[in-house]
Amino acid sequence: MRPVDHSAPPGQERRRGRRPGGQQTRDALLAAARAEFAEVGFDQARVRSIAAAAGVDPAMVNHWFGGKDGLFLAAMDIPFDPAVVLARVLDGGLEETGERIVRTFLTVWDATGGGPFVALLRSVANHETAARMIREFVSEVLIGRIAAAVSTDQHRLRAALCGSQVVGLGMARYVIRLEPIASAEVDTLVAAIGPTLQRYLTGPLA
Amino acid sequence: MRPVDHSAPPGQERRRGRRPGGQQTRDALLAAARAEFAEVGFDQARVRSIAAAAGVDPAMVNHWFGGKDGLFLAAMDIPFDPAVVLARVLDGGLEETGERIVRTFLTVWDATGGGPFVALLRSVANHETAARMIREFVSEVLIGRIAAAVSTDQHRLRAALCGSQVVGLGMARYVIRLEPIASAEVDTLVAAIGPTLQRYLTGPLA
DNA sequence: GTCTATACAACGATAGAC
DNA sequence: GTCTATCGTTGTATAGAC
Repeated sequence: MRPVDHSAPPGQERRRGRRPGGQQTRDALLAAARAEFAEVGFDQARVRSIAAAAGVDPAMVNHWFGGKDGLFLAAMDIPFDPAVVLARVLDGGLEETGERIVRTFLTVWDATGGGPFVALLRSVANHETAARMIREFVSEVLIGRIAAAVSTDQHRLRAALCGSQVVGLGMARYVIRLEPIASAEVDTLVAAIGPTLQRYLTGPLA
Repeated sequence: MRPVDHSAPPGQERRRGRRPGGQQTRDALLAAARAEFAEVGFDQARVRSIAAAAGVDPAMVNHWFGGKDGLFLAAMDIPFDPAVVLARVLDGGLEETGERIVRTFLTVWDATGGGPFVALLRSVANHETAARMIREFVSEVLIGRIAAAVSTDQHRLRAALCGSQVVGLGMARYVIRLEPIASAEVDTLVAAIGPTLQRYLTGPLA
């Protein structure tokens, strides 16, 4: 799981032109993005509006962050790349999607020791705006795409059910540190929880 | 190690009998309990130690709070009675235990609007001590007893898996407000999530 | 007198030392 | 195994408020 490169892109240019401060543009975008995401949420936030608030061209968002998703991830300090995660989850047989979700999730967050997960949860619990941002981003970008790709009906309910179990797993393993989940092997949790997600995605819900 | 001299009560003999201001005793116990629970967690907290810190008899814990559990619930402002919840969950056929857990959980927290759940989660996320307290209490008092009552092997893993899904459900419905879980009918969620908990409790885990 | 907050002793369970 | 210490809890007597 490759972490998102939040720093400068390769070929750090300190060449001609009036402004040597590319980092300033990046920081201005981040600040404007945090304000806009906090104010109107992920869905309603507009790249053009953020860029205007930062006083730069909207193309700078693509240049520095690869798009709206990346800008959000950088603004929220989320330490993984959803595109990579999605690819990894969706690559393979449909029957093992549930297990791949659990394994991917645990691999990503275990690598960070869970610290960022706790920080994310803290902001979600403390700020209504953070809850809205995370809700919309997770629902739209992560879960929605998975569910749309593998489930036939009730995409949103199936996706939300998956989300609830995954979030609960993160809570138990990284925040509450509930044993034996906190210390369990990844394989153990994959075997136990994978079928749950699989049923949420493709099984009967009643 | 501590020889008690009953023949010569040294100076301060505590007065027995009713005195005005029983609330003072109650409040002193609550304050002492919060300090002790925060310092050493639920397991290592001692009723005798809390009572001593409050300057009263240990039996006062039972008188005012019904026991250590009740004292903890009062100190943490947890707005439900685990004894009632446990009875409700465990009363009935084994095959429907999973569904009863979901229904009971949703009924209890829906009645409060989810506010206390958010508050509880907030303290868990913000304070390591709160996380420890909740972890030990939930593991010991709630989950452990359910799993011991209905599952045959791997009690603690089964219990923790149930806990993770229930916590995740609460996160989705009350904190993140992830649709359609946030607005779903109780019956819908019972039908969708109940089988998950049932498998965690009595089904195969691999 | 009744009611109740209180104190003290003791019980069963449990864990560790020997 | 036995002994010991400590735990949460309970039973009951006492003293003060009413």
